[in-house]
Amino acid sequence: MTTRSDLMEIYRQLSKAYGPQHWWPGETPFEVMVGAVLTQNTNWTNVEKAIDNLRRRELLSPGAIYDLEAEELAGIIRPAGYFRVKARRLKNLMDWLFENFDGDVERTFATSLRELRAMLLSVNGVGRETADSILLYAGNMPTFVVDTYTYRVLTRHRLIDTEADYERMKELFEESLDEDAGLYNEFHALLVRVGKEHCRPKARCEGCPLEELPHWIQQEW
DNA sequence: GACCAGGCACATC
DNA sequence: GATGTGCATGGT
Repeated sequence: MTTRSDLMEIYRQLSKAYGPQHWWPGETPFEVMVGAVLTQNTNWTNVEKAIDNLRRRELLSPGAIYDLEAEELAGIIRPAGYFRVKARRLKNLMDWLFENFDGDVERTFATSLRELRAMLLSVNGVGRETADSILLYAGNMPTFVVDTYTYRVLTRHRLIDTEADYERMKELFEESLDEDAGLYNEFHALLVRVGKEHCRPKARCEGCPLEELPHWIQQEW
């Protein structure tokens, strides 16, 4: 059975090993929004190239992307991969932003967390992780972000069954931890960090900050 | 050259 | 409701 202390122990170990992650530092909420879409199933370094392309052209604003043709936008964000679908998704998000909030990102976060999450999920191209990333990292709203790394760490340490879906994993964190956006922010970033460096498919756990914690069956990888 | 990367929607059964 | 597939670049 998973308890608050299991998760807090993971947090302590990761925090001790890696320190503050400063996720999405110095970026505006709008940049976080764009990044959340561009990073879907994509390495962050590729996303940075795409965002730099937008910035250099002074197109990193809601109005600029709203006005761009999807085809032209696609060419600019090409390094992020899936550039045609992502161009469409960014355009959908801008349409939503202007229809509901007059293109003002800050105004969106005056809406309640539950309502805004539902609204974001109604945008074609915005799924649960993208919505939660925007809410947490752009809006500083207390919603836990789950991703493939979260799943790997949780299952590898037998903190959840392998059939668990997104909402179940999200619940686990939110039920166990204080409702604290700062904690959720740091915890998720740390899970990504350990996922990238250690908790990879087929990888062993030697040298992992969580090596001393109980594990799933090692020989499966 | 294979494999992976901070998903999501859609078709099909 | 579950399962399979397309989308695409760039680093290792």
